[in-house]
Amino acid sequence: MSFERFSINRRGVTLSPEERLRLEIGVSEVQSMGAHKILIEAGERVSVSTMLVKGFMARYLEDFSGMRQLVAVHLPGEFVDLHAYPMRELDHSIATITKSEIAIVPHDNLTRILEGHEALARKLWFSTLLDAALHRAWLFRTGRLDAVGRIAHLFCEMKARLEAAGLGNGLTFHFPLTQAEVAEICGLTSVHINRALRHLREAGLSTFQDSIVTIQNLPALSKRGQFNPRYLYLKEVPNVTQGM
Amino acid sequence: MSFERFSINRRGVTLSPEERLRLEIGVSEVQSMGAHKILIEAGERVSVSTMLVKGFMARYLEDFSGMRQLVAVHLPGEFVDLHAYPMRELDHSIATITKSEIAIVPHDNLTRILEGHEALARKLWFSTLLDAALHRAWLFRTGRLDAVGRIAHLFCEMKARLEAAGLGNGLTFHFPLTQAEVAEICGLTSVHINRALRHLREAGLSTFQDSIVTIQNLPALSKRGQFNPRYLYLKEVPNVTQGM
DNA sequence: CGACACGTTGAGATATATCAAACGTGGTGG
DNA sequence: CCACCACGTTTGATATATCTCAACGTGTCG
Repeated sequence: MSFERFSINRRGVTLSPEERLRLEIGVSEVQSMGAHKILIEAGERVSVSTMLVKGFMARYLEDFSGMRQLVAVHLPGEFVDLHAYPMRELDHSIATITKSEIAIVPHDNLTRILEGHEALARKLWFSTLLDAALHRAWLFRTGRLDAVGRIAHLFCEMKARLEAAGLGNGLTFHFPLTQAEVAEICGLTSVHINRALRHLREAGLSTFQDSIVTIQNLPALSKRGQFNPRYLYLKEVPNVTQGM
Repeated sequence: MSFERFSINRRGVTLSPEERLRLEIGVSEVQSMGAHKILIEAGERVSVSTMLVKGFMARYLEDFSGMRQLVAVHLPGEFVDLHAYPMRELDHSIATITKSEIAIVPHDNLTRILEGHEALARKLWFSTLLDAALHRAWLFRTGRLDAVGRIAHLFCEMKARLEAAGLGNGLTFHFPLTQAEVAEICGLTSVHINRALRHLREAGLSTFQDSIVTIQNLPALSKRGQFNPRYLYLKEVPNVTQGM
């Protein structure tokens, strides 16, 4: 049940029903968490990993004054910190964004599950590498795009990922972050995010109101954010800026 | 010989001599490359991975106009694209910075080498996760630091990594990047990098001349770049801003 | 009703980009 | 040997993007 969504729905990498079952038996318990609760603090030693069943979670680094830079946002069906299994200790913190439900997978169970199952192990490896690919795209976003472009890029990514996770809803999707949290993703202030959002709205590209993103002009948004979905390793390519 | 440097010299993760030997036999050939040569273009399907033996290499994403955002810089002794093994296809490009020497490891060999050697496989997994941790630190750098801070952070990272790789030289190290390439790391223009370097120089924190970085005041530089070496997963903690 | 979290707007300060020019240096061909 | 070029660095002037601070609006919830 908790792993029904987890499938690494990606190019060349799909879990077989047996493999999903095998992971399923690694779950020790399912927990609920309120919104904005910290699950793991940077530097903590951990012996379990977390599958996100319901809700949104984020991973982040803090500067000396406690300001956060988000480095990942996770949707239902994603392993939030599978990398903690080989790493044992995390360089960043993890918190919920919304009320969430998580499935706990102790590392001892993982070791048992993966013994002699190289193919499954390699798929889990792949899934942590997807996170790294996301990090790279985020680096591109903050390094090479202006404020409007960063938001456009983020919205395109979220649309594509939600769709790939089977949570898609066409050109409208639930995105339960505050503007301040979007700012923590984009490396900008919330005030500036607000203005950039207005720009996107007035340009007719997309809106973001009441936790709902509406994409009005996907090709234009995709172009504005220089969005190339390659890094998502999707089976079918979603957006439109292909040949550019 | 080509793997004598490769050791994942990190907390909790060290290769045994047998494991290093095992990797060694996976090498099919060693090649030389000139400076500024492209090894792999984004989107390419690959069937080998690359160990950097000598020189500096970089991984990068390109925007629609061909401007680069570097997402990683690699030193001798590092696996540049081990992640290509599970991913098969890369979302970014790879190029040399300086003249380099690389050892080629075909993925078929890796599969053979790792069969039944879960511990070694897990160590290789770890080494790709280290790259992801680096990505996160770079996200923090471009997302939360100003120009001077980004350079300070970069210099601190390079000092620590070179030291960990046994290439350290106290407070001075060879850093064969142009200011334009530092700009491609930091998400800034080369002109602005130049001015920020002058700032660091005039503040007595560090200099960067003739491809040589000299750190004059490590605690201050570390603080200016809000550098916390945790993400490097070093055995001993190098820099000074610990308690901050 | 008041407190609070979030979104919005304005004015002014600051950081960074852009464009253009000049400078040094090492290499190269005449 | 010199003239010249390619490349990277440095500087100046100006434009633009983003931040900061402060105020106000709006809805929610106790």
